[in-house]
Amino acid sequence: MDLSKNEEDYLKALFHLTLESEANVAGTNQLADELGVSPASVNGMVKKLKSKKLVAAQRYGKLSLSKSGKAIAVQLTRKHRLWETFLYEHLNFTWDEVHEVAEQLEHIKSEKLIHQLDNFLGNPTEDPHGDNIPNEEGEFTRKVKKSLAEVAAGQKCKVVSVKDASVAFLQMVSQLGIELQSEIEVKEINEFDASRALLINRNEKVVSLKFAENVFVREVD
Amino acid sequence: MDLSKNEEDYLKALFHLTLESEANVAGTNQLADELGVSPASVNGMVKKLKSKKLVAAQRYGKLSLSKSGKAIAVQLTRKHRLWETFLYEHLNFTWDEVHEVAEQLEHIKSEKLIHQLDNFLGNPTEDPHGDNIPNEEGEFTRKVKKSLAEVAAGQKCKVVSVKDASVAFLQMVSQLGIELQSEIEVKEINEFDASRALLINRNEKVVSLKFAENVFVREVD
DNA sequence: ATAATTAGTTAGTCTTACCTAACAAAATAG
DNA sequence: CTATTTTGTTAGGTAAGACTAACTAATTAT
Repeated sequence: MDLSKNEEDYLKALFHLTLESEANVAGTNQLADELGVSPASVNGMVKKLKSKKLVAAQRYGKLSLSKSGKAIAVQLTRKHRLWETFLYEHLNFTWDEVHEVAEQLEHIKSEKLIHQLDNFLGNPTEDPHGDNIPNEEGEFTRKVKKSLAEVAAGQKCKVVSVKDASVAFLQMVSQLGIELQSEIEVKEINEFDASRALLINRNEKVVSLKFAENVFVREVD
Repeated sequence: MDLSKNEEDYLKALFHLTLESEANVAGTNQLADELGVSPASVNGMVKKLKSKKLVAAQRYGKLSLSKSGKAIAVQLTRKHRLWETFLYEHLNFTWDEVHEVAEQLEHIKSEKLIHQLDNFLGNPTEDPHGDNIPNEEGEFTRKVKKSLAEVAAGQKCKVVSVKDASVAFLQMVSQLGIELQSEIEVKEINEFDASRALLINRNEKVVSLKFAENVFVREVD
């Protein structure tokens, strides 16, 4: 019943790809690309996963996850995000450092471990990148997140999370002095280019619309 | 440079066996037994580890760890025991449950992870079974670590670790130019307020008693 | 509608780490 | 000091998961 690290990685990659498609399917080459592996290798592994009823596909047909395959992928995502949260909140890791290590930690096999870790962290619903953490039953309980771009001028808000766009973005975030729970006031929204003048820790900073869309907040009065 | 999980397991098993022998050696069959593997398999792996200069042995001779092989085994032991401590103290594992999971966690590759975990746990010197946890330098020091506050005037020492108290403390540490292995000389201890004049990288700095208590060191002559 | 391109598959190898069976060297017992 | 038993080694094989090269099916462009 227990899958190898490699099998798990295939399921997770396929899960990510299928989420981005209308019909929840993905191609062999696409998956090969995602995993940094040759299409031939994907073919071999997909055969195995098909025999385990985790992946469904006809010959020359697109790949998709079976119900049980998807459940496994969701649990892996849950583990990954819980570990990221742990590293970020308790071990002084930065946003951009957590992923690589969580990639290893997510493969640790122990029901109890992940259950207790969840409790230890206070059953968080979001990881450091602002992504939703599915619960033990695999449900994504998404509460609607408001982006900084949706906050009206004159309104104050607190930073809840950021979208993990790129290293460049994350660097920008820290250069602006933005951290989790930072209070930000939107002073003005520029009509011309929709850039925002913000008040962060008593400093006035100007950011682009694109930047504002990548910062998630909770409004405060 | 990075070893596989299997290579690491061989080094750890050999380490345990050699500790129990007078001459710090162990036989092929013995190791096979310890790992639950055939003697032939041990032979193959030992050849590889010999070529990596981690294990020393003549043909038909007993096996022993090289200096670097031993260093790796000690670090694995350190990781194992730190994880056990974490599971026991923070995730409600019982003493008999920790081993199996720590067996997996010890193979996670991240310098930062284990360093921060150590700090998070308060630099413990014993795991839940009462076994000694080697420090970052691989030394089994059952002694409580000496703090900078205990170092006499005129004495030199090297920084072994710091107590991860607060962000403010860590910032202070880095502002003073203190890093792991930094050499510090205690120039003078002020009678009035017990503050210390230190020589760090040829710079003289003064720190409070409270600060000195949070920096752990090893004395050097 | 056919040619060109892209996507998927098969076949045959490689590496790692395991196995069993057979054999050689060392150690021990009579 | 030879015979037996134990220990270590070699040879040959298997399974997982990767590769390349060569192939076929499907898609897209002319």
